[in-house]
Amino acid sequence: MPKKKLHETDGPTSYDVASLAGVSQSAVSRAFRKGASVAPKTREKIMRAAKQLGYQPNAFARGLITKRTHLIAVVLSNLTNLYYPEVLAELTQRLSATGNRVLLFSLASESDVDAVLGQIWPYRVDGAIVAARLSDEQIQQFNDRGVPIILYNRVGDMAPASSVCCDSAAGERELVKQLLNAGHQSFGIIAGPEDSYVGEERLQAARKALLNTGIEPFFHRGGFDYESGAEGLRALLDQSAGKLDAVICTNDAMALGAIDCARNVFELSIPDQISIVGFDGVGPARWSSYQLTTIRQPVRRMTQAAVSMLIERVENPGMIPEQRLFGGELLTGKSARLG
Amino acid sequence: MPKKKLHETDGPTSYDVASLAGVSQSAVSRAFRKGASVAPKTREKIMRAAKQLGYQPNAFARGLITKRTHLIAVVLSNLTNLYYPEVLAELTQRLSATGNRVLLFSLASESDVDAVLGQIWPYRVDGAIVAARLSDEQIQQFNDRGVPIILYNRVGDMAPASSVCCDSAAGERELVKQLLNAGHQSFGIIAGPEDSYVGEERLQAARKALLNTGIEPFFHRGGFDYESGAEGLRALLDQSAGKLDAVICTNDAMALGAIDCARNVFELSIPDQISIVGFDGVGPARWSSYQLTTIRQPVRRMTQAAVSMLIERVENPGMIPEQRLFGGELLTGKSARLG
DNA sequence: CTGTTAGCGCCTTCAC
DNA sequence: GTGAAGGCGCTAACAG
Repeated sequence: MPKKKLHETDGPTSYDVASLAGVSQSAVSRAFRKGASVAPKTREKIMRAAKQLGYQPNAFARGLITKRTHLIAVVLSNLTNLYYPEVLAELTQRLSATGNRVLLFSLASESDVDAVLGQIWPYRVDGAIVAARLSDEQIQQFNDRGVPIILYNRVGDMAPASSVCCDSAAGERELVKQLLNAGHQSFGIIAGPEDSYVGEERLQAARKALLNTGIEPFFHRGGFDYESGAEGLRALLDQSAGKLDAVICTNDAMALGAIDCARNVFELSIPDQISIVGFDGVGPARWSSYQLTTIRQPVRRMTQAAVSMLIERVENPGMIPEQRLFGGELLTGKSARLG
Repeated sequence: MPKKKLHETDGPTSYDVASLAGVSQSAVSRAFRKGASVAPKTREKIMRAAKQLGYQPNAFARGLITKRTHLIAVVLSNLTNLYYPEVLAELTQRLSATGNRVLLFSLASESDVDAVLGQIWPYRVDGAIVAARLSDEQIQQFNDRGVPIILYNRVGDMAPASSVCCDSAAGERELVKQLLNAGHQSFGIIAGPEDSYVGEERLQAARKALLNTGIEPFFHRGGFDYESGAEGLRALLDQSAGKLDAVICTNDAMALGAIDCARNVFELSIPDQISIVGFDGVGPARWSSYQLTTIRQPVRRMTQAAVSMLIERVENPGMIPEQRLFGGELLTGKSARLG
């Protein structure tokens, strides 16, 4: 019984290409690597044979030896968030452009992180970009396994990890400052879930900026989604007995919900009777019905940084983790009176 | 010089676990496979040793032998579309739940398909779910390589491929029927880009339904995005000299743009002066400012079907491609007068 | 520049 | 139920 090709369904191997091109298997291998030393003539023969057979090197066999899989794990918490699709699109684009592939994981709930990690390890990813809350132990697992990791809009509390963030505090301070300048007096804050890192950052920053001027804001906690923005507005209006001046939402989705609720339920005129601001700068924020005043995260620069920092660490394992903080851009829409 | 473990950085192998547990390597291998015959005692020893070392089977080595990578390629055309994130979230969820991993590809432009295919083949994916326009040759490549494929909201013109679609034609017919019943007379259609399969389906269906009753609709072609919905409305109003009754947009994003433009630019009251309908049933369509009348795609059922059809074909290579068509649900919002 | 020779880490017959 | 070999498809030293 012949050894070769029991099942013809198994796709061509480098041996098939080799014999068709009349060279050795290792010649084929070289022809498909970048820094190879192959005679142009030979290479051409090989490439032709390969094309004819539809041959493509098996990434699994290659990865087994080189220990470079060109796989990057991307972990996101909630894909349905208005903000993440843009991030994911950019990341995928940039990673592809640098010859890497995206292994995508999305968390149903933050508690699934360990399960996801267990799914990542077998694939020996070259690195990971994570926009989800990781414990120090979880970060440490990446370090222990020598997998470079970039935290996106998060930082490691103790464990060392590179990170890329938008400066939440600066953004909120700017918003508060401008709202105060415009003469607002009665503030409300609609915050995100407690387990969101940026959510808490923004909340603290906004609150502190207000407290500094002696203002104690009304407060409601939502879930970062449109509906909870509407609920939040209701709650704040209730707490403040209606004399609410300005509402700071810790993301855009909630701000949009709050705007709609203010207009459609309470028939408030925006920004005349009430100012509402958000954070992120998502697409719908620019829609003409909203024209939300918000802080736009520099997504392109951030994803760009995340990818290049990651690649750098993949190629240079010894590097010390680096933190990069990006300033947001104030989008002055028409949902708030600024000073 | 000792053979084992030149670099301690290389992570534990099954041999390491074996010697720690005092068994053979193949015992370890068995312990990590489902239908293995291992004594409970032995298995436990092994698992303990594995945990201690942080061992996880190498998916690359395993895949090399078993020819099952548990990798599913997911190819989307434009992630920034309002509709795809939901689909992707569902797909990722369901694929994860069935022990598969998502290798994500997103197309910058439809012409990149061949480049993406070239990136897929080396990874020997078990299957693919594609929501992008593929030529028959491209579909044939999947068949040739024995990679089961599910087309999402597309069909193969000639080449055989399984597919999952929402019934565009039925949806549009229903919308048109109800709009006609309500007495609308002057119709406009804002269509998507020509290279969109569903876009053209919806366009044809709507147009045909109108022509059947002797109505020739005004027509504008957009790009499926919010802005082009606004532009579209402008153009239609222009064409019709203002006596436009009803606007059919072939997706929700454009419908939302059209609504905003109608209200904020032309100060038209919706649905009193003009009815606007969409297609998809995305999140923002339900926001209180819009309450869009549209056809909601049964995303959960569709993704569910896509995944289970795919898995089935992976495990049963001989199967004949199957097409599944799902009916949408009419969401009667407040953006249109229906009859 | 080219072919030969070992493995990468694991699964998979086989004997036992 | 368990261990000993062989090999999946390829890369990485080596000789030539």
